[in-house]
Amino acid sequence: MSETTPSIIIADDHPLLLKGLSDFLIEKGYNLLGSGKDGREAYNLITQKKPDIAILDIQMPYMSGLEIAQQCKANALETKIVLITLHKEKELYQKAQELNIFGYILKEFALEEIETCIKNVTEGVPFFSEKIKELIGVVFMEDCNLNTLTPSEKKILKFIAQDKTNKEIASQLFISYRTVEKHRSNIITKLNIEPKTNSLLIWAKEHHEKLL
Amino acid sequence: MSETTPSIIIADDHPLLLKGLSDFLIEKGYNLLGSGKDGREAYNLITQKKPDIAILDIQMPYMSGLEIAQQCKANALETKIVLITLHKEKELYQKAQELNIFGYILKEFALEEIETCIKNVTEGVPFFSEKIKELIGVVFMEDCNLNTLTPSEKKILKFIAQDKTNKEIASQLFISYRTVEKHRSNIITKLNIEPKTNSLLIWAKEHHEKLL
DNA sequence: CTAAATTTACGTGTTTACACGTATTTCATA
DNA sequence: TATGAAATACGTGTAAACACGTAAATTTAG
Repeated sequence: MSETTPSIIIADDHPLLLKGLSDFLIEKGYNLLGSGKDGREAYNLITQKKPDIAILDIQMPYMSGLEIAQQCKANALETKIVLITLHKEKELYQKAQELNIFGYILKEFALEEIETCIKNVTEGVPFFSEKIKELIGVVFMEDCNLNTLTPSEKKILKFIAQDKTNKEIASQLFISYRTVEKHRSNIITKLNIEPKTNSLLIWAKEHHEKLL
Repeated sequence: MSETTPSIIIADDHPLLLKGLSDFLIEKGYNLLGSGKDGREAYNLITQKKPDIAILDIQMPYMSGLEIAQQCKANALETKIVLITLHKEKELYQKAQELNIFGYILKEFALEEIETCIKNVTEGVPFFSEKIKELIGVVFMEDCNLNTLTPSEKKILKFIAQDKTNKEIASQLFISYRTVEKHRSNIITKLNIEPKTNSLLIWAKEHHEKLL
């Protein structure tokens, strides 16, 4: 299959991590074409050097790893994207499918997993950290439900996550607080949230990243 | 002052970061005595090699950077502790004073800051990331209040942060739910939390790291 | 333009959170 | 042993969150 060493670019906004990854890849004899400290640099590197693989942090200034993946797909770039992150982002898995993302590595296990990942990806085989896969079961249900929410309901959810009371939300949206209550009730039903008094607030707090 | 290069040990549970830091220090010509991947290894390195400086991640398996600092102080070890972390932990600053911690670096700025930090610390001058200092104003008030809580109140707070209702907490602690309510009320008073219905839950959620 | 989905709104009732006061017991320690 | 802090518990009352049903206005899509 892969006779030649794959060309790689990397990007991470944490200088230490970038250095660690960079040194590691070089020591292992990979063909590292360059590295960037933010999303913009990463994207420029990809368009200019057209590497086989781009290993990107998810959270970076200017462009996230996800946005870069989107752009790459939109421009039909053949670079295979591997994301690397600290957090076990739950909703990422299905986005990965949509965006041609080939791999997902947790920083905690990076060293062990990175070589396997590069090997797989070079051969066109997607690679995902095991720890991620464990979460998928949970993921699917939650996010399918999230998509069933109407625009207004999502708007309400965002306010809830911002610690607003029904009345505050109502006055900010110029609607009756009863309406907000109804939305709230509907949201709870749609999301299958356990019937406890503050469960929606809790849910909103725990998933507020998804609402942005 | 410091004629010789200071001896250093480092520890971080993220292999990539450890490698990045390690390579960086070696390249810069520092006297790196060793590195560990968790708190236990770090502490052993400190007791055995007695380095001038120990650069430790805060969150590590077995022992946190903070716990190591505690042990060092208890055993009157002269190693100067520098903590390094991703998060802008708020309540850390005052603990740093108590535990003889000499430095605090954010990983985001590590490369730029690390040399300054080592230089300062070698000369006995504490070094803290500027970004941390910005937060101190907020910190003092919040954490002073946190320390005014009684053990029971802290216990209750932890339960609240775990999404428990008063009744659930009550039954788990074998006390009346009225007692829990009273504690709750007292906590709110002590912490100067704004008087809104779910403000305590919100507070607990936002500060749950501090409660562990 | 019509049908379906969404948004808006209210009524009624329950549960939980929280305020404020009071009072008893337990416990450490001066 | 005495004194005060902390933990325990209750009464009474208010406000907010949530359930469930109903229904009108509005928007969107076919």
